[in-house]
Amino acid sequence: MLIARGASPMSESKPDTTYPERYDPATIEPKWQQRWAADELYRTGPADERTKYYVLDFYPYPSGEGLSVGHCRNYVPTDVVARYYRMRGYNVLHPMGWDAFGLPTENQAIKTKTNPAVLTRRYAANYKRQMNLIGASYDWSREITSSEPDYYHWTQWIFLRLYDHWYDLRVDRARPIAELEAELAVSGTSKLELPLSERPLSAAEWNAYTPLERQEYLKRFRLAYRGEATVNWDPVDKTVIANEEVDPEGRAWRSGALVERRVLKQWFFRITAYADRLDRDLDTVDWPAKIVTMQRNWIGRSRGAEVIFKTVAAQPDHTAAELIVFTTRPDTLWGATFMVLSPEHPLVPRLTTAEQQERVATYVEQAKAAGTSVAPVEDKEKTGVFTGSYAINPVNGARIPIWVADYVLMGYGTGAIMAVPAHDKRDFAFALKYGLPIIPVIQRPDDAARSVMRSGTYQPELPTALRAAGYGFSEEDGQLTVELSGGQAAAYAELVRPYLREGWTEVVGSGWLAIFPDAVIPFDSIAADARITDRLRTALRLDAIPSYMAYLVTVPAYREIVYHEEYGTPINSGPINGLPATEAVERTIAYLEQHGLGKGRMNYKMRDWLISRQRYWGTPIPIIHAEDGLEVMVSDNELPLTLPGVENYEPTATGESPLAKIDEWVNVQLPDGRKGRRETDTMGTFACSSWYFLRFVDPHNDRELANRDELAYWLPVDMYVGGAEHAVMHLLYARFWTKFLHDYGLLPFTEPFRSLRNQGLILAPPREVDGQIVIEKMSKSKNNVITPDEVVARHGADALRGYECFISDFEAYVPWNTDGVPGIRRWLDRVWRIVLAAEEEPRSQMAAYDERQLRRLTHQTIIKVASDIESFKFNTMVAALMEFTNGLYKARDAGLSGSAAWSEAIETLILLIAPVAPHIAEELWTRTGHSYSVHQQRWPVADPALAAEDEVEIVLQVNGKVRDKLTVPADADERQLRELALRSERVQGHVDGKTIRKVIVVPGKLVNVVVG
RNA sequence: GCCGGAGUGGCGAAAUGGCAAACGCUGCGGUCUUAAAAACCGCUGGGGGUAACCCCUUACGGGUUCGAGUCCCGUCUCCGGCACCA
Repeated sequence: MLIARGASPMSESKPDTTYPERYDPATIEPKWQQRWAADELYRTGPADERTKYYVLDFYPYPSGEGLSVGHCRNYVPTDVVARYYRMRGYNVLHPMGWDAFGLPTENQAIKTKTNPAVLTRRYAANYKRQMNLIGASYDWSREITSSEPDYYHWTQWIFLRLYDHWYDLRVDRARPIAELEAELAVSGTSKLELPLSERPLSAAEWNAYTPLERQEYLKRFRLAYRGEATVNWDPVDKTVIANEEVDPEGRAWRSGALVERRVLKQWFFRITAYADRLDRDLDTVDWPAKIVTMQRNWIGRSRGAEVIFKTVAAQPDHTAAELIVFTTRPDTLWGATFMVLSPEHPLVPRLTTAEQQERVATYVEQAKAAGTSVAPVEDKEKTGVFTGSYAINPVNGARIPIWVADYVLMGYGTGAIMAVPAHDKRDFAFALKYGLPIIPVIQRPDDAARSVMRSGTYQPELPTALRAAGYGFSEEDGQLTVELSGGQAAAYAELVRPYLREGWTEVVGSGWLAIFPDAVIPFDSIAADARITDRLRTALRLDAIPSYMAYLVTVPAYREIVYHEEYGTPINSGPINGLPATEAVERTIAYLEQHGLGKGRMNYKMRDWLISRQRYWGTPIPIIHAEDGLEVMVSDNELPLTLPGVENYEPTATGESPLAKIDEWVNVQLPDGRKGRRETDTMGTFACSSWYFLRFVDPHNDRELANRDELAYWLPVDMYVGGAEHAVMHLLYARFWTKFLHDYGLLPFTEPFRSLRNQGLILAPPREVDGQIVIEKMSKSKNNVITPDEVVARHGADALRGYECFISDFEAYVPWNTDGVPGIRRWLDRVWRIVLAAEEEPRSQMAAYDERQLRRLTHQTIIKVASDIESFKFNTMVAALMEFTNGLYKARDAGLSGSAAWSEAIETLILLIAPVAPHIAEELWTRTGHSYSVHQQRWPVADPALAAEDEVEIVLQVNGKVRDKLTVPADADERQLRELALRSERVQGHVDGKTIRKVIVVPGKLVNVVVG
């Protein structure tokens, strides 16, 4: 019986000083926390000769609600890691800061009429209190707050560097914009390798430009630029947001409002310039495969070609134009039977003929109107109108119509496509709807083909002839459906043609043929399509057959086989006919480049990063718009450009930030006398979080972003841990800025986060609703949030930490179990008693356990705990510590307490629990006569010889089933094991006179006797 | 639709191709106690057998292997992401 001093009525009635104090976390935890803080135990010094380890949590956005036990799933394991690496002798950086700008706080500020800075400090202080409560070992001397001027000074500084740079694809890095200006003055864009769709600029044109024209032109290159774009406007938060912040249903990520499309002038970062490196370098990081895939999907890199289509003059007074399309399937170019322009495409007016004028104008208007709401597109039926003009397919000279349709997006590729309806679902649907020709140009990879002989169209002898020739077919109501392969098409046509009485048949799928009694017409071109369709119209006495394919899709037997979009051998494609699928694309690109018809190109789905927010609570953008229209960078020595204090934070309804109304802040006079207005948009918070991990290495530097030597020493981050919800946005932006600052010369590395891990979500405890078990996310609105405060008050911080680790695999989503923490608490109680009161405990029985076994367990546990921490298996780390504790009880019962092995085991136990349970470890360390602090001790060194087993249990199997077990020396060899196994009575019983075919011996593991 | 990931006891879960269910929770039985709590001991996937023991079991169906939760093929379910991206 263990009784606390004066804590309960019991202890007063039965004081007993022979028993030690009970484990009381409420006393020891605050005591040690204060001591550690006073001693600055976790303060990290500057770079030194030790190996560094930088372990970082995603810095949180402090909200008024405080932390839940779910958030602690992030902070506890990283703290275990930090403490472990400190004990291993690494120089550990484990900092924390606040992602403090942003809308929720600003909205709260408006509601409560409180300065957002005041709210932010209050919320952050509460987070910090909770983090200290759970024993997190952050170096608080490095705390940063992104909304403080000493921080956003450098956010602005990076903005200006981006503004002042462009990306040179030739050398694959950013360069100063002045170098581009110099080049343009000498050689224009001739050496820049612009895509075909970018209009080239000559040096003469550039030199003739006015300053304003030059500014406009350079916007195409700057890594930070202000451009007009259709953007997502959030009507609730009254600001624009990035594409990444809009969910698939068109709702804003934060506010949940349906976003509207608006055309506004906005600031962007040209992240697309880095698309290729952002994709490529994913190969070099140790990240969850899922995150890597999500980033790759988001970047959406695809190899293809730009192809030039010449148009036929739409009107006698028009000149022919060139339409540039982007395609990932140049191998299907010969099958391009029409073209489609996005309604916003600049050439639409010019390519529209007089008679189509009105219909096109109406359609474009409609499309624009529909575009203001981001309605889910889903399987919306495709619509479009003919412009009246034609283009020439550059490879086969076919004259093909140009349409306008809203299924082509201006934002991807060039805003114009070549339509290959035979091998693209969207084009297929569109062609069928509008009666456009569909010509197959890729062989079906399965080579399948089908032919329907309609009832009454053939002579009765045909089935016999087919059978004789070996064709498989089915017959129903006089209709024969013949299955064949492409290679058989010609022979098949010759066979059946004489039997055709009237009408026709065809080979559909592979080997496409139209078979008439008097002719076999290969279905290989628009001209052939016209000929076949013409004959069908006559035969069917129908005028309404727009194309051969439009007829074929009405035949049920053909439905499956008329369309495919797989890569395959090109057919009907001139010079590339018959090429292997794998070569077709590259050979076509080579062909296009050779003949000046196009050019290979990489294309990306990713768009530039929209950074403008029309709100107050963000980093001011350090640009001044001079009265002559020119943009002027705020000079570095005027940074930080601080937010003005304002009375009213309300956003305006006009799409302008509240800053626009503060005349004394907005209006400035430039040194050269010009007047100007400050940019009033602020930066979204993803700007702040794109570089904060750099600031931690030197957080108080007011001369530069951070000292270069410190950056070179500490970075990249060795272990970065946070939620998977930032998979795309934050992690992509941070990688982009890192690469830019690398190009700029500040960072000697190109990836910021070497290893990344995502903790799984902790859900609310299951509850029963109408007999159904429901598991929900923790949320204030559902009133099911469990806070670390309440858990620590009941069971202590160490028990909370232990359960956070033990609850499940680190990455798994799992409901909180309120019975889990007491389980850990019981274990800590057992640790407490075995360390302090081994002798006083009642012995249940005499167990068989010797010193050798105890030492083995001790050293095995050292190895197991270390490797589990390093591989993020915190649950099995705790399990190993529990088993170690259980082993100690067994050793105690065997009378080992007091032995040398015992002392070693107890000391090791305290050291091994120090990362997960730092408070009890410190208390026990002190109480067992060691000197403060346990957290400055070296991690115990395991002796592999001591950890090795000298006896192992061998499993004896007969035909793979366990029949007996044997304990043998660990080094027993194959021959010995084989003999022992065959001598086993139980094995012999199961062999039972059958022939032994084989004996598999795995030393140290098993023997399997195969009989039969 | 496309791309990922995951399905193991009542629950959270373990398991380099080699004893499935370690560790813990819950539940049941017991010791101690006037009693309870705490602590300690035992049992706790399913079925059969008096018992020794036997059979079945890692979502489902196949396969590879002496041996599969683990590898391969197919199916189902759940979760996450993307989605008119040419």
